Amino acid sequence: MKFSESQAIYLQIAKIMEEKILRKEWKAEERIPSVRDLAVAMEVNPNTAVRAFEILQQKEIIYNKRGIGYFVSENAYSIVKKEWKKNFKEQELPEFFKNIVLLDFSMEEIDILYKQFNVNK
Amino acid sequence: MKFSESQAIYLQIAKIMEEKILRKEWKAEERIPSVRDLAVAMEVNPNTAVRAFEILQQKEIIYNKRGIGYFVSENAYSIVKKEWKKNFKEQELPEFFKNIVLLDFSMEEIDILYKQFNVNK
DNA sequence: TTTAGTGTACTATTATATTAATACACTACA
DNA sequence: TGTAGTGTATTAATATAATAGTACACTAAA
Repeated sequence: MKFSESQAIYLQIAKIMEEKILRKEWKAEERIPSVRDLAVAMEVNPNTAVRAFEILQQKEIIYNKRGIGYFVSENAYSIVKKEWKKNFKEQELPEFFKNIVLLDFSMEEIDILYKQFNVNK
Repeated sequence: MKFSESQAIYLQIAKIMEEKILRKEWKAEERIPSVRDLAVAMEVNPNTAVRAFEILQQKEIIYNKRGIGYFVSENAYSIVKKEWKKNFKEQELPEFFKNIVLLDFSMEEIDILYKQFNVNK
């Protein structure tokens, strides 16, 4: 898998994992892939994958059963959604609006592009 | 100055410099602050600031006059704008639309928030 | 000519990121 | 009871990021 060079790989993996929870590909109380399996899937070293797991565990999005694996916590979805919403409103949205102005876009254009986006997905 | 921990400081500084050009705070053929001055202003080591200058010089956004300093190139504005637009359409916008769907926002809400943004700036 | 301010080029040190290779206790299951 | 699959811990090596300090050639101006 190709990763962005401007951010640490384990942070990008953590984000991918959180998105799986948001998309309900990983549901509450379900077991998620093992550290080793995810490392293979992401084509990274197991130690790098571990760092992503540790972040999610620390935020109580996943938890561990000894000798078995990691599981999605009961409140995982709401925890992730709350954090992403906060980040979206406080970080991404102001940055997005700033760029619209700086780069001479209009909300009408954005609206048209959004409709195209919804058609093509 | 406070920097994000998820990206290298010199990359964040390069972005800040490009934004000054987009905002026409730094105009074509004008001299920009010296490496040492910018390092002081950003509260970083001069060597870190140098890396940001090198990026912009390599993209021909700024150029150097020996013993004098760095200057904004004639085409700086169009170079930066072109790159930012490309990044906006290909990277930020798809990410933004994805988040709208995942986080249950609507374009109507975004539009309202955008109007508020324009009032408060 | 002297001086202060340029960019540039070093060396060194510290911290983090990433990969690599083991090792070990625990659990489920044949 | 083995055995394979869990997470976890450890040591090592390499690369990058960031800071620190020093030195040097160039330019403008006193």
